[in-house]
Amino acid sequence: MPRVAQYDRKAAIDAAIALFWRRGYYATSLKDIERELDMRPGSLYAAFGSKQGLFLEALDAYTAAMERDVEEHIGATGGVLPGVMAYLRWLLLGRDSDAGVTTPACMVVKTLLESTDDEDPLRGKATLLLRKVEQGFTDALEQAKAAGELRANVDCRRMARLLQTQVMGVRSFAQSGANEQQLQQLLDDIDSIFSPYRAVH
Amino acid sequence: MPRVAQYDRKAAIDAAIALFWRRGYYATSLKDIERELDMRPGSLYAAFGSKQGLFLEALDAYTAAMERDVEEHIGATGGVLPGVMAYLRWLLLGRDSDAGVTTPACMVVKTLLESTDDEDPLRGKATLLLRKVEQGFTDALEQAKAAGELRANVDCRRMARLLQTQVMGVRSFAQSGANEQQLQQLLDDIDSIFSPYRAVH
DNA sequence: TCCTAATTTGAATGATTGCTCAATAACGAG
DNA sequence: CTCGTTATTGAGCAATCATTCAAATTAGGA
Repeated sequence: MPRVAQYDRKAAIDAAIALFWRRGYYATSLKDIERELDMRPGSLYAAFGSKQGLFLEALDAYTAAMERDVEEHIGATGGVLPGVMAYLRWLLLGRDSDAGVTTPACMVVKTLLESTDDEDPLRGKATLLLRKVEQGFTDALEQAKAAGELRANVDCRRMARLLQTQVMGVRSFAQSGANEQQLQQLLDDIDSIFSPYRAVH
Repeated sequence: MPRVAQYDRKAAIDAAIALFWRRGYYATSLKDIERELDMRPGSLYAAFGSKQGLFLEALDAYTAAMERDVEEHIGATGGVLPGVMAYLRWLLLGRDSDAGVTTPACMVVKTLLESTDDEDPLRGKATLLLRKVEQGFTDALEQAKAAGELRANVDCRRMARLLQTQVMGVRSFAQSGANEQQLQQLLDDIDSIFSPYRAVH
């Protein structure tokens, strides 16, 4: 084997996530990418094929990381609804000086909304990922129902869509510069939404 | 007075709304604008100053039209909550062949999410407009409370933010290709969210 | 019917876009 | 140390970007 690649693919993808998450797809130029990933066009195109290829791979990695974060909070709280709410609080509250997260809004939703039409590959990918997340929520809620956390008559897939709508809603709302107290209240209100779904003890 | 302008400013703005609403700001080129508004660069720049100027004016007009639509539905149903829900159903259901609306997602939210940073004028404008809408909801809910539609202990500003979050959420969710039945169910579920806020008769 | 002021046109601007590729550099195998 | 293979570089590509402006056009007032 001759010369081995000197760049770290995972680190490059992470930098791409941070960049695209913040600036979106169309407003990000190759110059931005070269600077942020510290790679020259030749290496970039050898590694990722195109700007769009890099973006799609970054979006996949972003979603995987998000799913990991959610599952972590579900594991820590021992319940799907408490877990998702804890995730949202962790994501949206008291993270002003934290590194890593660049934007309250979800990168997948940002991509969905900035895609230009139904033929746009970005829209296809974003739609697919949202469906995957919906499926994950559905499965988790089914488990929760079996464990007696939820009422027996709950339609889990339907509830998953309501849950996803809440996540999409708050995260977008948070982008509009709401303060800590407003977000706190809003998250409390969203919490209450799911009272009718919770099993009574 | 010499030569009078031959283009219709209102029609031009409407075309700009349709174009920007569908494709967003950064993915829309001046060539697209020239074609869709049937105007040449000279006229465009004389009339609107810049691409950004045109966009900001279009976004203002979009919001005004949206507020008109919501108020219309509130007037027709004789209640704030029924009105907003009727607006969402009208916007998201059975409009496949309708002209005018280009996208389920809100153009203001799309703008907020595609803005690149806090210094971006697009973000400032989108934030401002969302606050205006929140204020409109707050005022309408205050009236509803005074009219006995809502419980006396309801915090109207706080409820307005929850309502706005729901609107942002469903409209974004609808963009991900949900079918009629799924949207119907989701809108029903969102309707139920506000049961605890409604006055009991 | 001319004059005058405003509008419209479209070619041209320099900058930037995403991307290519020939040249150079760096590594492991022999 | 040399060879062969691959990674990296960065100048340069055509195309497109938003924008400008001088010239042509169009109208109303005199």
